[in-house]
Amino acid sequence: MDEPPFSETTTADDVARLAGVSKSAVSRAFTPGASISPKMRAKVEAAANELGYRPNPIARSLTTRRSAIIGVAMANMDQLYAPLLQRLSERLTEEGLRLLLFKANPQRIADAELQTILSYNVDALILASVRLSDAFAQQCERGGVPLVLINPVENANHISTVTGDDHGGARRIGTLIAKAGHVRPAFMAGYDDAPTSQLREAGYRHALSEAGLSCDIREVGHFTFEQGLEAARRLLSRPDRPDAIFCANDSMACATVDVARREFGLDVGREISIVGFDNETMSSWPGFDVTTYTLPITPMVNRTLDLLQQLWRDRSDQSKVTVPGELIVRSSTRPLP
Amino acid sequence: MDEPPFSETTTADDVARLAGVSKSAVSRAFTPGASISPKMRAKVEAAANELGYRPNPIARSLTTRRSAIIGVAMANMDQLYAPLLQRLSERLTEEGLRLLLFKANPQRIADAELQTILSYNVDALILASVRLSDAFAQQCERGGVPLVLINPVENANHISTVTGDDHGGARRIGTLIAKAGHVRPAFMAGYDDAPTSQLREAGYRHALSEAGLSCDIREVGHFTFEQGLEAARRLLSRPDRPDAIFCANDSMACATVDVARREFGLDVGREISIVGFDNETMSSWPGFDVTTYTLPITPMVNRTLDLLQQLWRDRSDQSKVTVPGELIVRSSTRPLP
DNA sequence: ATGAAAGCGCTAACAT
DNA sequence: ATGTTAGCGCTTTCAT
Repeated sequence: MDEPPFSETTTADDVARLAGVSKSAVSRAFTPGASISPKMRAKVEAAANELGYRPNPIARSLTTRRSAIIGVAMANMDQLYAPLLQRLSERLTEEGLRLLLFKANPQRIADAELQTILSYNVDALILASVRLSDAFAQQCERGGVPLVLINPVENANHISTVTGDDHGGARRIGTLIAKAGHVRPAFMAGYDDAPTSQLREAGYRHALSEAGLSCDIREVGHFTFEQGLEAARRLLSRPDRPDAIFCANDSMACATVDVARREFGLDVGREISIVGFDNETMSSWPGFDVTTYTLPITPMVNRTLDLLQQLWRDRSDQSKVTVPGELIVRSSTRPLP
Repeated sequence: MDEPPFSETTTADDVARLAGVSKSAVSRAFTPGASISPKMRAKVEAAANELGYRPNPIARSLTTRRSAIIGVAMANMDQLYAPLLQRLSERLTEEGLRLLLFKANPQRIADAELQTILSYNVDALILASVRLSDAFAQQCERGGVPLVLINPVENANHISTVTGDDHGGARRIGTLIAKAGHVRPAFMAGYDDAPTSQLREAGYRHALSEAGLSCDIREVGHFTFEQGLEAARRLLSRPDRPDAIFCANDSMACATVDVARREFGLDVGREISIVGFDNETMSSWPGFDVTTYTLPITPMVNRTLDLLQQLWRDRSDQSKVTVPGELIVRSSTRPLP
């Protein structure tokens, strides 16, 4: 009908007074599983509705030391991580949790800022490709704050992590390339020291060597389209031009398709095969249509929340989860014989 | 040396005891502009450092009713909004503010969730293309919570907004197309009811009619690459095929370039000009290289923070800010004679 | 300039 | 099952 009767702030005391009960009764009415009679609860709820009362989560968190807030830090919110953040945000909302976001510096250790986030009594910390110190991780554990890393950038012991299947996916890709009859496979790395890139390279080489092939041609493209263009030019202008290139992500693969087709006049998918990783948006666009292995965002987010629940039950119950993706074969790779 | 001596929680009382002063003194030492002697401040700081003390922002916000938290809601975190979110996050961090993120449903009015965010005593609310009710906006105003909309999806009276220069940018584009000598300009809309799309169409038509041209060909592409492909096909298979297409964003423009070149064998930038809007990442990729008008993310974010400061001073001091972008001419448009 | 005391809004023993 | 009493950690009058 008319506008809601929210006063500036209506407190549990107001509700208690109106309902003619104690403040604790009000508290219990809003605490799931508290011992309160249905009659009492109804009475309180009636009064609360009339006043538009909702418990103040800030005040609540001061006593419970839980806030329903999850701290999330990401080094990068572009491309790959935007959908992840979006999914994470949706899922957390579904669970009645809030998301306190922090943009970390990809290079630096983020301890100081994480410290600040911690002071908000967050119920957990989720970090996506963010650097942190061992000391900080220990502090979280001592403080009882569950910590989950998504796509960790360094090897993190004694911390729960969720990762895509870098090694497994790359093996599938290596096998595909071998089966397609290629003989001079190349690899385009992201960064040399990025575990993601390393694992993808290792899986690839593993599969190739199983097929009696070796990968002797290699460039670094820093995971970006622009640098991928450069790296592709270097690869394709070699005298021993590779006939297959596996790029550590889709941005670089799309760049490589572009260079191969437009600058070198190559028939991508016949003369040369080009493969990416992650199944980023543009990999499916007709101009690229690049074969890839999915980074399974939604399952990864779900598993992350599972890990949190698990850690809330038993904070020492850590585990490393690898989430399998899916090989998506498109026209950038030569059809199997 | 060895690990930091953080106890579970060290409180102002601990510091006061160690420094041999009162709890209030500790509070003042951490309150900018409080009346405290340099000597006292030094003493407190020494003790605080020793204990690794930092004021608990949750407790603080309970009394001050300010939290240093900014609520941010976005309907979409892809493409365009990922960089915006990233920039926003960086700037807020620089200002010592935290970002509480919420993913809104683009269709539904987000009042209920926004209500939840409000209960965290947020110091302001920033909404990017999110629907909200008038009642909620009024509630924010009464509650003294500044509200700023970025790219509002409906006409919002009495609310501060920050927008890119849709109309102005589109005029520049219309003028460019006219000057290039095109005679059958078309428009590809996003959604018919999106103000962004409407303004871009209006500015375009305005400039065309100034040049004695009219735009009689029009399709809708829903702002996406995929739907843009379809819309482009419809446009280009008409008997009166347009010789210039302005698409309401870059995703659709890239799709149109792709279709024109690959499916219709057109020489993009000679036979036909194609223009986008927003300067999304892929618009600069060599395969597209599409002329566009920037959505000036960084200035928009800066202006948003300015508006917040302004509203913190005087909550009734609302304003509508339009941030000009820049025309970026690339090879997808015919060179001027 | 400093300290003592009251209270922000809530939950958590402890009673009954 | 309900009410009473203490705090959670901090800021803020109000004294001095």
